[in-house]
Amino acid sequence: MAAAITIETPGVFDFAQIFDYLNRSANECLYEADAASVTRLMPAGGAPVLVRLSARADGALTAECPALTEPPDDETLRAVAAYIREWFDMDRDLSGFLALASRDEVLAPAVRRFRGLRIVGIADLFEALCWGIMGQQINLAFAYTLKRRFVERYGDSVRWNGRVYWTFPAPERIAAIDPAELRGLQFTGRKAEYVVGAARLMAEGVLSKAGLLALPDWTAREKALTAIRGIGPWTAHYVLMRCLRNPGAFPLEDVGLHNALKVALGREEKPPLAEIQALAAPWGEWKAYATFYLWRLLY
DNA sequence: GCCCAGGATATCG
DNA sequence: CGATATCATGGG
Repeated sequence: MAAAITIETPGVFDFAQIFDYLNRSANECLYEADAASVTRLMPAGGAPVLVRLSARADGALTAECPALTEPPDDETLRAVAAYIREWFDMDRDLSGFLALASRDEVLAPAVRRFRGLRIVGIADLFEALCWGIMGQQINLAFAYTLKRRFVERYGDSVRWNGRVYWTFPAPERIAAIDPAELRGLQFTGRKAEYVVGAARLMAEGVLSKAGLLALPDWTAREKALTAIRGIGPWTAHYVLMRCLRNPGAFPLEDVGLHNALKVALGREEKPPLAEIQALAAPWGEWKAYATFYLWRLLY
């Protein structure tokens, strides 16, 4: 059954902070988390594998595959380990961010409080695009509801130990539907078009994570994303931050960021965009990390 | 009932 | 180019 694998953690890494983030919504449908473990389906070459991840006393992580009747082969284990390292951005050296943030007036309290947090990623480009689109101009609670309806309607699932675990729908599946179908899930007409449009681009092979990563720089990737209907600057930077892993991505228009800055600055009103740009200028190529830490002041 | 929400696009002046 | 209208629905 469960040959556990151990995943060594990097220097500045606190799994408790990651768990806090993973537990921020009780309506999350793509994994099941509690204060000390998280369980989800992970891609591993062939069929997705159910993995349960928990922290060990020495700080390392343990991953096991509880649903398998035979021990997973080496290839599967390697895929699982790679997925986890990518999910939690474990191969990034955060010393630059810590040095910068600890002497920044706005960021210092947040990095003291959430030290060891890393940007929790969305490895699947289609999922990242859809989650961004779904989250446009609505409150986060409703965005989670939309995602759940979408996943439970079009995704694949595995039942284990009395629970159902879901994978995010493949673009090929969504490319084939009539956008009007999503109206029934309470998508707006536009969001339905955006999601199906992105699915079709990916199904046609015009858009892919590898293709975006092959572009020469972050500016080129941002341009390629904002050229897609429904992907504006906010969604593009959100995807750059959580999927393509640009630590300098910065969703300037993000309402959550605005409210977090209001808290961090002790203001009555959200700071104007020009002030936010000035505050963020010293954050340089760590703006995504600064944003992710600031978000934790709210959720 | 009201205001806000992890925005984007189309249209105007 | 910058400002404005429109979308469209739930959560608090």
